[in-house]
Amino acid sequence: MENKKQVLAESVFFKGLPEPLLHQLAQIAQEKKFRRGEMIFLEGTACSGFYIVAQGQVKLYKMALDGREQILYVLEAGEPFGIVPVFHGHSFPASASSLTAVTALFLPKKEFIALLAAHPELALAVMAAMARRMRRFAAKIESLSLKDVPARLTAHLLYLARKQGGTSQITLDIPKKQLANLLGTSAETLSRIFNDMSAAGLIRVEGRRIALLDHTAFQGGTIMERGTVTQKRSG
Amino acid sequence: MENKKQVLAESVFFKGLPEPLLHQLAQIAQEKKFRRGEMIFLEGTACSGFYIVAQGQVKLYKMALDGREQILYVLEAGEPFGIVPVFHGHSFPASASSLTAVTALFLPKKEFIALLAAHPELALAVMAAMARRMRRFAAKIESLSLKDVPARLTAHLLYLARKQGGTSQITLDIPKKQLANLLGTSAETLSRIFNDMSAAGLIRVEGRRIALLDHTAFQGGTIMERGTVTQKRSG
DNA sequence: TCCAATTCTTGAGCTATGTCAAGGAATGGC
DNA sequence: GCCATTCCTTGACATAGCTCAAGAATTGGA
Repeated sequence: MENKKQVLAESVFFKGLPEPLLHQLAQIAQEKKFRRGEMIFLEGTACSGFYIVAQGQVKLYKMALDGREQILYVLEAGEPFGIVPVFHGHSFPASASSLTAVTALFLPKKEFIALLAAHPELALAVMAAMARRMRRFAAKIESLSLKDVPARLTAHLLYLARKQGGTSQITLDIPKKQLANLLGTSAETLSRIFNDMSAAGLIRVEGRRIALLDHTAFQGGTIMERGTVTQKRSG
Repeated sequence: MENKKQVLAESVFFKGLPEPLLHQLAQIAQEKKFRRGEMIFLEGTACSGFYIVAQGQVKLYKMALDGREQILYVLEAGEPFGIVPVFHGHSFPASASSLTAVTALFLPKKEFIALLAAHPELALAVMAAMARRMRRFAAKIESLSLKDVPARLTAHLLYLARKQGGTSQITLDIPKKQLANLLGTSAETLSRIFNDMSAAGLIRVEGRRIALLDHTAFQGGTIMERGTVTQKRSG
């Protein structure tokens, strides 16, 4: 109970809300556990509530009939998922599964909406979180349509660098195959582009550890647009 | 005034809200007019409120440095835009401009948030609209990443058919160049794919009027996945 | 410590789609 | 009804990135 409240208090959704409200939220929240690689929900399935990640990583993704997959978002502790059908429609717009062992809090739709209606500050927090998610989605659309793969990767590396405290020594937080699915490319192409960027002296890759070398090129955004890194294929 | 209220009453955001609330909303709404092709706001610009389309069409889009453009959404009468920065951050995540002459209502952020806090039903309506938008964005990401251009076009034609009352005689509501930008392709490629689909007996194209011929192929979703229509280029 | 499984890399070849360039059609304002 | 725009099409060509296939490297379990 206390530890549910703790999780809620630190989540993006509920950060900064008054203690009594957090208490009420903790009362309706149910803890759920998932093993690594487990399906949490499937696109198109009916929804009776949403989740907040307490521990571990969850991927939100769309899958094609032939098995290709596009990750929309990788969620970490404190982030909500499955909110769309709470407010519109009945089914999940995407699938979710765990990338690691996961603990999540489940908040049933009905009880949550009752709380929402009674607490405007809660509603505003939810809207802010949804707006943030929309920014991310808009950026992803832009990225898929207007940037080539090197530019998408560069943007992602910069994002990680910021998230990991502005260091130039970053660590990929997901396997490269998953990163490829997140960037909308294949593992093979991603691997080749790591090579190209290494050969160009921009980065050094050692497993999941990546050093950003040419700081000016990164900071200046030189590689942010199309075609800059591109050169003959490594080999 | 009355006519502002009318627009609000019929909008996606505010449909079904009680009369007195609509009246209050109409009081804070300011009418703005734009000529065809005018910029309404630019990505990255600070925002002091959001808009609702009263008449005409607005495109929400991202633009690359080299001028290529990806349309996120085409908005018509009743649809809100520019809401993201009302709830998160300060700047618009995308640009907006008019595809036709446009009349819009502008709702200042501060006054709107005051109303929101006082009216939970308004907040729920806003969240529903945002959730709907997120579904669309998720579908667009899926489409760009997992579908080829013929499949994207097919999905769009089906969407138009539904929107235009389930008929198989549909009319494109935007120029083909804009449609290309909406589907994440070039005008040239779009043109060629119209040819291929015509040659395959799936559609007949006459300017902006399109007849869906092979109903089973469309309904069954045969062309929804990759590669089905693809064949040698027309020529 | 070794095996099994997963994850990653590399090679080779193909194709969907982009770009450039130019001509033709349609549209709207006056 | 005509001109000026805008819009659309077609051809020729280039290429980014995908797929298939196989081998290498890493990881974790027992």
